[in-house]
Amino acid sequence: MTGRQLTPFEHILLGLICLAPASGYDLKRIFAATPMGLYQPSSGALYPALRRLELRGLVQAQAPAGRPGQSARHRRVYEPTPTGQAAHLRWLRTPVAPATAPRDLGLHLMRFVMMEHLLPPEEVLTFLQNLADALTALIAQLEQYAATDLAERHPRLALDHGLAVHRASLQWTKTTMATLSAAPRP
Amino acid sequence: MTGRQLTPFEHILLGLICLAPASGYDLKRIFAATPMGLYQPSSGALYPALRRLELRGLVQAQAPAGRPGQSARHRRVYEPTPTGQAAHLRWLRTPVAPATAPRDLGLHLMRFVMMEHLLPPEEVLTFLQNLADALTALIAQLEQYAATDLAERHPRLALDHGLAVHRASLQWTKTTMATLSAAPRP
DNA sequence: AGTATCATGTAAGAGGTTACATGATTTT
DNA sequence: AAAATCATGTAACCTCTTACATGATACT
Repeated sequence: MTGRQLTPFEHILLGLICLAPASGYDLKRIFAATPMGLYQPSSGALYPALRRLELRGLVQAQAPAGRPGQSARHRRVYEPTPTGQAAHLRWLRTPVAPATAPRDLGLHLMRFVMMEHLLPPEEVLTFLQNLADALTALIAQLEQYAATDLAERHPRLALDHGLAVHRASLQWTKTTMATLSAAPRP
Repeated sequence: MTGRQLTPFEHILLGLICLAPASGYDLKRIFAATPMGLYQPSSGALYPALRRLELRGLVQAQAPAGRPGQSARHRRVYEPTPTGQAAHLRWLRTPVAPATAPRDLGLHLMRFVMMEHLLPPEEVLTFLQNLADALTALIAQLEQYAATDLAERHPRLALDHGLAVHRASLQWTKTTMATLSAAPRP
């Protein structure tokens, strides 16, 4: 009844707004400044996406503080609604789909970052374990593929690249689980 | 005069057709069967893309072999035109853009695979060296970022993931350069 | 006063996904 | 004869990119 589900981009915007109220321009600067800024959303993607979130009642523009009519200076600062916060939490808790884990790895990392103050440590560890399982399955599948087809040289080498990268990811999940288990919360 | 440049998807289709003539359905099976099949193009993306390549004169449908009117069985098998082969070679030779290298890593790997029988070994090595340089620069940039911002825990851990993965990629380029240098061509 | 930055938005055009349509060929 | 697979395509819908438009505010 709330329409189709949100796009990854919309989920990320919602998540950033849940982290701290922000205007479109603020969000632009965030994308530009952080290392996730490999993707630089255009105005034509950003502002309509924010309006869609607003239409769904997930975020709302803050009422201008101070005396009304003062000077909102054309800024629309969005904050999450209760519905929006609930939707964000649901997104954070979405299980890792093993089939699409490699494609969505970047997205899962974003979720991991946003979990920090919203999910209890044990849920974060479960998430990491699910991610590790998905990566393990993927690696096994690639190893199996490597055993069969081997006609040409470059495909084999490219496959080695995939294996190396996913093993590094898997190693990271293990190290991170250990780190978080060792020192739960300051 | 030939219009806007091809999309990555179009480049890959053209490359696969240069590897061996294929129909749309063949290409679908290729995507489904190989580990690059994380992306499964839909009919609505595939067939129009092939028509665009045909309109540009980069590929053409093979004339039905055997006696005409026999039974082409509704299959359109595409083969590259000379123009198409030239365009494919130009794509393979496109330099690695350091700024977008991480985002385009998968694409560069596809290019690497397709270079095998079309570019001389020294050009392949140059390509790998450029890729290594881009990754080195990216890693340095991430390390620098890691040195400054460190307020929260999860962002730092996510940054570690990026570093680990890109270091694995870099390591692969080096190993691969060594492998290809050691045994140039059977 | 003039320039740079802040800040939001729209219009045109392209491409992708989902879902459906259609028919030929092969298998059961 | 029916069902599965081969094989290509179209229509509706959505989102993105590029490029442009517009104005307010801050700096020099």
